[in-house]
Amino acid sequence: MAAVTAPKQDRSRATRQRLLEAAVACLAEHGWAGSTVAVVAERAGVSRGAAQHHFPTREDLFTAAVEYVAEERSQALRALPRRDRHEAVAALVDLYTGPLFRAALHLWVAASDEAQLRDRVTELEARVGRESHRIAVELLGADESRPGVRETVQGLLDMARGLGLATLLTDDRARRERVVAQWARLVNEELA
Amino acid sequence: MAAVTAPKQDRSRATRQRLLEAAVACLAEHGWAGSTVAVVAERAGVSRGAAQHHFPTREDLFTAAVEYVAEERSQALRALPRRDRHEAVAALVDLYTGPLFRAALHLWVAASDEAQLRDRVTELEARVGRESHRIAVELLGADESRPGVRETVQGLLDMARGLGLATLLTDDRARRERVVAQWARLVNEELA
DNA sequence: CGAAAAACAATCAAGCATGCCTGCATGATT
DNA sequence: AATCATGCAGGCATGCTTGATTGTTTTTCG
Repeated sequence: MAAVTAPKQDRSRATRQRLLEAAVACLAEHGWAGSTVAVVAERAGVSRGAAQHHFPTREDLFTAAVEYVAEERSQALRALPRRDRHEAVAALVDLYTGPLFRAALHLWVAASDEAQLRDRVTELEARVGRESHRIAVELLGADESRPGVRETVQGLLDMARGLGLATLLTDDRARRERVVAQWARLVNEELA
Repeated sequence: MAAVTAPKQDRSRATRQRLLEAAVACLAEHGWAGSTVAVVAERAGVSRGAAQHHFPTREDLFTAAVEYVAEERSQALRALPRRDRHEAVAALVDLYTGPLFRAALHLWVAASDEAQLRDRVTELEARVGRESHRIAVELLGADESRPGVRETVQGLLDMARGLGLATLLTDDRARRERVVAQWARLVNEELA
């Protein structure tokens, strides 16, 4: 952790927040290489100097952005409504098609080549992954003591990731819904 | 476009080939931003000037690399041996954990922000995707006339994509094999 | 109210990647 | 054999991004 300063100022906190939000938005829209500190700062409505004040280096900025994304995704996860299994599967998949996942995807790919980011990303992603699994089990009413159930849920989440990856290029919602419907059926039978 | 002429010189063809191979390897190892034309040229054992001679712009180089990767993946796909369903699922998933998929993944993410590349990538990926589906159906001995079978196979391929994406950061083979085993079972029951 | 500290803005220098251009070597054509 | 086209190598200039420095404004606290 770099920031030893506890943010007491409201304006400072707001600026920092806007920078992180802008960083995530830029990641989702322009990707890693396109998310220059100048671009992020402009989108946040502050100067590059301000950005540098809060995050001395570009790496600091996106390291913080990684944690921000992880926290946001975690919140989105906990906010899922609990309904029947089909709705649960659809809701889980939807989490992997939004801008947050898009930003996370760019971060993953970028982190796979930047040694510094990789550790942070893998660690946080493992945390979010475990939380996703836990919540998925809960939403689906799965009994993990039964053999195979754990792997069934994991595979379902991996499928959701794959669908999100496919959505990156072409947002074929119709196909997605058909696959979700069928896999919800499969999972439902397996968990019954 | 300058010389659309068929390459008559052997040396020229070899150089072009090595440049493409180097581009793919660099993509898998250093990602999009790290795959500078200088880096690619050095890995190919040629000068930057030679690289520029064959691919006037960096975009030309990676546009060609996209097609090269698509063709390689297509070949790897057709080379899959046909065994029982469990082996088939494992083989399909394996295709999404190698360097070719890794390179393709970097290309997808990069293409999602570069308008020029996007068209080429989506087009070629659609082709490879269809071929993947066709071969998967064949390997699994699936009867697509039955409702739900098509979506089952599609979801399986999406799961493979998701597993490959997860492998980008942490290569957890044990987890992958467990998931593959379980879902091979589920798919087998569904297709029976 | 005044001073210190923090937040913010703007400019500067350095590094790097791309694209262009020139020069040289090798193979093809007549 | 002569000439031309092609493949290849290296240097040059431009543009962009980053990180550092300096100056200005705002907030906080004595």
